[in-house]
Amino acid sequence: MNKQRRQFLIKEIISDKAIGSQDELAKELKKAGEIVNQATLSRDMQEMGISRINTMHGARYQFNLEGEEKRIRTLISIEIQNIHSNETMVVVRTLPGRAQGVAEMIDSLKLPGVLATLAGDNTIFIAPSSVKKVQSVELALRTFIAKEDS
Amino acid sequence: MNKQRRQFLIKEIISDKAIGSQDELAKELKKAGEIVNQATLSRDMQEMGISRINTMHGARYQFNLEGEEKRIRTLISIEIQNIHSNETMVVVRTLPGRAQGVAEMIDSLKLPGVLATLAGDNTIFIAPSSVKKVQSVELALRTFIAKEDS
DNA sequence: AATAATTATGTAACTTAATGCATAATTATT
DNA sequence: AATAATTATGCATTAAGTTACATAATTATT
Repeated sequence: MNKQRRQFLIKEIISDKAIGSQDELAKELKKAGEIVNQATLSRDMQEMGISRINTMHGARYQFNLEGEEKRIRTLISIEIQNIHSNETMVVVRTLPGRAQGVAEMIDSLKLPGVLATLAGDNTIFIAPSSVKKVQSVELALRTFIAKEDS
Repeated sequence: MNKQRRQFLIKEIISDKAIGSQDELAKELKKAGEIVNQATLSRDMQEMGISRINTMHGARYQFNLEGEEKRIRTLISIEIQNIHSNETMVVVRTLPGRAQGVAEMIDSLKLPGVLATLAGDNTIFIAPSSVKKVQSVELALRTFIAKEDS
């Protein structure tokens, strides 16, 4: 059992080629040395937030909204170093070189009360829609980060 | 129990202020609403790769080498989309805007056979020290990513 | 609508994780 | 070296996670 590796391979495989079914995916995984049955893949898909969609060239898999959100949460919870605020804005510190990416993801979350973000190399300023909302913006961000993976 | 949140808070707290002991850390966590005892924190420190170091202003905690490696592994395994290679180099695809950061981390790993990396926005070229080493470089990277967290 | 293909899920067996408590072991201080 | 402070760990317990197998449910095809 190596779930980590298996799920990394799943992500890779579906991003590389159009896979039409979970059985087919199982075969691809087997090529890469991971033997697993279809039931497990069904659960992986669920857990990773991957959906089957129909294209004109047949079915394939891709991350759905829930999967994207989960990936964002996991990612920024590592990239974010700490969160502070003063009377007028929220300040987020990130790992070096990640502020830009994290800020974009925060934007994409459309958290209530967020007016805009501005990112340098490892620092993000979050301007609230009103200075009265500073606290609730910080809380919203923290809540998002700590949300249980469903 | 919310280990995710607790460990995020630990990271944040130790990056914010000098904490002198695990009991003190437990108190800080309590302020943030997480009640936990010292034994659990000892295990968290172990798991997160955090060490106590003595400075002239007293003891404090920081990530050690193992902790850094673990963070890097977790981070790039999310940021990396897929890995391929041809006869002459390894190509890594990342999430948008992460190639630069991932490439730097790959450099820092000093994997055997890696001559240099060059990153755009979501693509990294890894030049091997010899074209004969392309395969082993790809494998080394995959192995690092999939390594079990000890 | 029947059939085939695909996916989801209940069950069961088993493994691993999480964490408090008490206490041992280690490290720092006097 | 004694004492105090700090950290690590054995034990016990409870909760979650993992996955195969069989089969039900759903979705696509003819």
